Amino acid sequence: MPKAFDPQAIEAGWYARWEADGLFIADPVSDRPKFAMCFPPPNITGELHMGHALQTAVYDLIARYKRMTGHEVLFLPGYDHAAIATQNVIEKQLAREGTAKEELGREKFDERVEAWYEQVGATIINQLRLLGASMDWTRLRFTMDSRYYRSVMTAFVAFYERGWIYRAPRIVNWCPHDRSAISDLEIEWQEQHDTLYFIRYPVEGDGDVTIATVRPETMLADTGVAVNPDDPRYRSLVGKTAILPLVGRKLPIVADDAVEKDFGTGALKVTPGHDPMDYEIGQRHGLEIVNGMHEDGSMNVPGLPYDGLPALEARRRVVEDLKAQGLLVREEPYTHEVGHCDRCHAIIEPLISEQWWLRMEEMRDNAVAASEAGKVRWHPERYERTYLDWMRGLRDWNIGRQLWLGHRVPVYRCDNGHQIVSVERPDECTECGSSSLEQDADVLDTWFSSALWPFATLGWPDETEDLKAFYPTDINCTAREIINLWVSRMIMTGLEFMGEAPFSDIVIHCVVQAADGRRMSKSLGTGVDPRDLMSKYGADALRAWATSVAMSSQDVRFDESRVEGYRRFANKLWNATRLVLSSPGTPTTQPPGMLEARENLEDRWILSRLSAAARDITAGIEGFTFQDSINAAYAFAWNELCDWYLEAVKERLRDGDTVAQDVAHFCLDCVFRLLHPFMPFVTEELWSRLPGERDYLMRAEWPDLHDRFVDPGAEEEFQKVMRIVEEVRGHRQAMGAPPRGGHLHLDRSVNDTIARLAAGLANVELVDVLDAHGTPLAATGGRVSFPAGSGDARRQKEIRRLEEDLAKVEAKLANPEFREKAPPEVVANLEARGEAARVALERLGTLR
RNA sequence: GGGCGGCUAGCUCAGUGGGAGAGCGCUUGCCUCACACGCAAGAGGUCAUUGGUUCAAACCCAAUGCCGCCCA
Repeated sequence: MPKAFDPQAIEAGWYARWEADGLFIADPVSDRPKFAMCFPPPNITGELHMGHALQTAVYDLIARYKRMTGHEVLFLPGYDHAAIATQNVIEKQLAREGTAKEELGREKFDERVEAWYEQVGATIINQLRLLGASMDWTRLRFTMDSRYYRSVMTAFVAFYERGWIYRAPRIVNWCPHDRSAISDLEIEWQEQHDTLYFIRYPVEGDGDVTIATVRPETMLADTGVAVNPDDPRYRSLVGKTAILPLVGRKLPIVADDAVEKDFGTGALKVTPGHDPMDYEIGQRHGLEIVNGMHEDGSMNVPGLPYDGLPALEARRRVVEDLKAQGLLVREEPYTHEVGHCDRCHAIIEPLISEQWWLRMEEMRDNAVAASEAGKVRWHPERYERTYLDWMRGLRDWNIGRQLWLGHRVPVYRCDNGHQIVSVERPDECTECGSSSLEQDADVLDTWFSSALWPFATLGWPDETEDLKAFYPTDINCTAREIINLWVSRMIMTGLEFMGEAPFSDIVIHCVVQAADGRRMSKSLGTGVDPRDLMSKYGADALRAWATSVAMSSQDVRFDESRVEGYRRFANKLWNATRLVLSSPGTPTTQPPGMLEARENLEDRWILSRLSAAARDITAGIEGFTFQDSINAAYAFAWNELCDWYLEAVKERLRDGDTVAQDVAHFCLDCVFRLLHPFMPFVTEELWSRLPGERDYLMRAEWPDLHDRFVDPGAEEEFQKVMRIVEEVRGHRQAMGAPPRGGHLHLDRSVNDTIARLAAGLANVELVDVLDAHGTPLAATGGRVSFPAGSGDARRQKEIRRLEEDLAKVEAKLANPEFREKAPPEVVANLEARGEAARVALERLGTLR
């Protein structure tokens, strides 16, 4: 066995073997309890990032744990076409090549898209394999493959037939670059320094009214002026008509509660075609809607000199002209939040557009009720509120996008104007028989298709074996920003089409930030490639790190040294195994030999600690606090098994003591099982090296020790050993004595077993005779002396510590209220602590 | 504007009412026949601030400050 663990040497091999032997494949007719997870499909936009790696680690640890606890596990992989994002990526490529999708045409563009899917799909799959994800590749799904396409169309038609899908003009968030509507959730708000312009609008009859705006160019589409009904300044103006400068349009002056008295002048220019709030005011007062902008963001004001200008240019010209006419009252610097497209970063323009809408009311109410009734549980719980708050304010969903990439809306129109909605493309019009049919140009919002993921991947609308066996799935794990975009919508469609929520538990993992506490960003170069980390430290180390942080807080700054720490841990496991395997003789079969093992204190102690570790690791997984699991495993394996137990039994192992071998093998065997979900590669490798006939660790049983080895007596005694050893070592170091040698005398309160173990671990010789010049020990009666060592720095420090502690304890005990009101066990505990300190001080020769 | 989270050792983070912890870094001593990716011993903290509740507060409550996120 090589001296150091090399992850690269074993990872690919084990993955290939697991896969070749079908260990990832789920059997829908198995009689084991079913457990299913549909992995959130990564966007097919490029490479996986740290967030994906973390998410994959969490999913995979659950999948592996569930297999080991006897479940038939389906862990279904896939990826998402991410319409707007992918289109943007490809458009950027085209731009670099000096062309554009309009030049290529739709057909050639589609070919580019197909080639991209192939290339990036392979990259994503490869990355997931490197991470060790135990996904069922025979069930790989892509939101654009033909079966999935059919599911999406079926859902659309079903909604349509229910009367929930309709087409209507409304104000939407328009991205002038993508020339598509986008959702509220796809907008990034950025603070921007702008100017607030105060503009005077003349009022018919006499006088004028001054309004304030940051977007003077939109005034060209104004159709009214609004004031707050409670604003005495403007009461007399309500009902009159203002004249729109530069245009001459007559603007009714209306009173509306939505107007903020304190903003600007308290008078609002109303542009129903370009502002959501203005739109509502316009609806309430019957104001005209003027569409003042083209799809590309340029001005649409025929007959005016600004027609066709980009918005910012139009703004400059409008302000100039107002100034010339003396209508610009003043300008103020103004800072506000401006919405940008989160894919292409263009400024979002609210504008009126004819769109496909999906009615939310019924689905929303059902989805809210399901969560309130506990049909879906949130981890951590607080995220339920995020979900409910958003759901309760949910309005109809704009499911249409004006993109080239995505699922085309299955609506067809014939040349006689009939409309047909159909899953399959019809050959002729069902009403007039016309064969001249044109499909609607819109595609569906990507989240419309993702919303169907947990059942569309299982074959819906067909009643497949998979769907019967694995729906509803069990767990969905994602980042909190996805709750509204995706989780909520899966719950709605799952309840609607399947009658059951798509999963019972929602696990929200943390977001990985760069070292500076901000989001990792490719453009800033603060992103970290999981593959680089895996090649430096191994997939196991990356996974262990990920599971140690995933649920510990809501954000985590990436810290490479912690990944490195887990690589060292893997190496430690490797070397502990080397030690045990290199000892002579062969162990008996285990665990029957266990009973005998109970004779030795150190054996009883480590088995008791193993039980505790197994309990904590299991509880951490079951309770979605994975950091507790990995911490317990780490602490047990390194600080207890390696640092104390293996050190204590080294000699026994060398002598071929089969009991020590049995215990050591048993501990390693259990540690590998318990760590397998977190660090699958190194544990599989080391487990395979243990003696005996072995299948795959991946399908071994999860250790259930049933508190069989719990032994409080052994724990207490071994604690004593550790205290003595630590004290002796401390004195040795403080005195500058050599690492070995010296005499230890212990009093009769310490039994032979403890004395022998302590002396061995502390590298001192146990003697019967008390050396009067030796240093007294606080842990027990007795003294230790070293060759060529002197001084009592450590003793003085110990005395100081004990005295401080005793003073604190006595102060508390002196308080009568404490004795009266504190629980008796707390008082007793404190009294015992004080007594222990007093005894220790006495042993150290300090009488108070 | 509404909401959520964070502020604990130099760094990254655990710790939900009764003795301040880990990893990394740092100091010191060790190539001890598993491991220098190691062993051992140490140094290092008014637990953001201010008030409150309590016999007792890093932990509960309130306010403040700073950082981050979600939503409008």
